[in-house]
Amino acid sequence: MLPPTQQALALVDCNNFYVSCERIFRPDLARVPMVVLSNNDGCVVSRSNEAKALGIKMGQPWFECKALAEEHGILAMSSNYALYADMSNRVMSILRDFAPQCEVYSIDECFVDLTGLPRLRELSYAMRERVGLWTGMPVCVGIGPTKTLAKLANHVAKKHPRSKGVFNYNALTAEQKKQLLSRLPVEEVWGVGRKLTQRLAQRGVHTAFDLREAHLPTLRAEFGVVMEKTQRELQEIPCMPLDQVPADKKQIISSRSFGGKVTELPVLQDALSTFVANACAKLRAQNSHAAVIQVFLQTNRFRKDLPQYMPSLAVPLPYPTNDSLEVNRWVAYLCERMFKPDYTYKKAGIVLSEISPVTQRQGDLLEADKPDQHKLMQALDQLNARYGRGAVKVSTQGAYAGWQMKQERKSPNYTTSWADLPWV
DNA sequence: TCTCCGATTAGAC
DNA sequence: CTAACGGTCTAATCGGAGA
Repeated sequence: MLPPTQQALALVDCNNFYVSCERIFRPDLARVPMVVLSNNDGCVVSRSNEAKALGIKMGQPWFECKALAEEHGILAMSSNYALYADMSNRVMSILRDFAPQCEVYSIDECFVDLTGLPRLRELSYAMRERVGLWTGMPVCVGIGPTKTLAKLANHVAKKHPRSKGVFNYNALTAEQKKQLLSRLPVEEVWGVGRKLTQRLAQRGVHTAFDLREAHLPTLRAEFGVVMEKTQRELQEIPCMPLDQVPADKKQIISSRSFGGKVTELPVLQDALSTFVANACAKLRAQNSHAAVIQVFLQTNRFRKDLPQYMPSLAVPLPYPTNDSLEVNRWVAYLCERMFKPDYTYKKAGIVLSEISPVTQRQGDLLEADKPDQHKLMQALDQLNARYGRGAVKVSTQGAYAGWQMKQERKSPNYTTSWADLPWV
């Protein structure tokens, strides 16, 4: 019997994605060391190569970088998710033209199944070139027999300029594979983070090769099923299928850190009703409803000098809902129950869980259906789709300022808003 | 003793 | 001038409560 054809999975990953999105519309910044900050202009979430070279760390709080930034003229921008989402969609639709089987894994990554296709190197360069030509986005391509090895190959493509942005693990000999894995620290393997790296080191596992060759029963007993899957994937045995259609969310969270100090109930309610609007819109977009609503409030956990209060309260509903107004009433009630004066709140949010498709709605013996409410929400979604998010709001939204996040250096919405184009 | 549940942990990006 | 540290999501695991 012939062995089955080896899978060829390509992981296409955009380089420094958020920074690259910004640079596409500001070619003058091509060589300027720069970073993009998280919401509230808090932490560094994307770095140009120049910023990496200067020692700026991923996830580092921006205020910690200020001195270094001033010294070297590092530019910081607020994140512009409307822009990044739109650029991502453009890149993904180009990749889909190359192979029907793909999984959009994250905003800047896509697994593309190239199994059985000839001349993978040429094909990969063609993908890179077309994405670059049509969108301006630089990407690297890693090919492997499993997702984990495709990821690993992509890492090699990114790190070694000689690869010119493409690396094919499948094309290596057994000896070359051994060499490569032996030189790769185990923390570079997908699924191995900080904690596991430490625990693995205690057991003498330092490189990807060590992990591939580790004694399975011990590994399994000590680290669980996830690590076993990772090991098998390193052994070229696929354990993670390609998910072509994104699964419905099982939980939807909407939360924000506040830009300013929030001490008053109405301001919290204002913020929370905005979170409700966002979360319920997501819920309706996937045709689901939720049976548990949870609200949480948080003071600033980094201010050890101030009193801390981090309450959280949930309500199970007798029947699930996706109605913003109904959810809003529950959220307001839960918030009021927990609110205490004399604390400075830094963050709040809501969690919708026990989510199920609306088609599975249980008939309620006591409560009649409310079709009018469904129509109201449909109309609201349509208006917000046509005129932009927030065109129609609930009355508790927007009356109180002071909680909105800080975004001092946001670029224009180049691709999604005519009004943002200064030259139009 | 078995099962279920909530909380905690770890990871990705 | 001072204070300034993200947001969403999933899966596994563990310990205690309840059947």
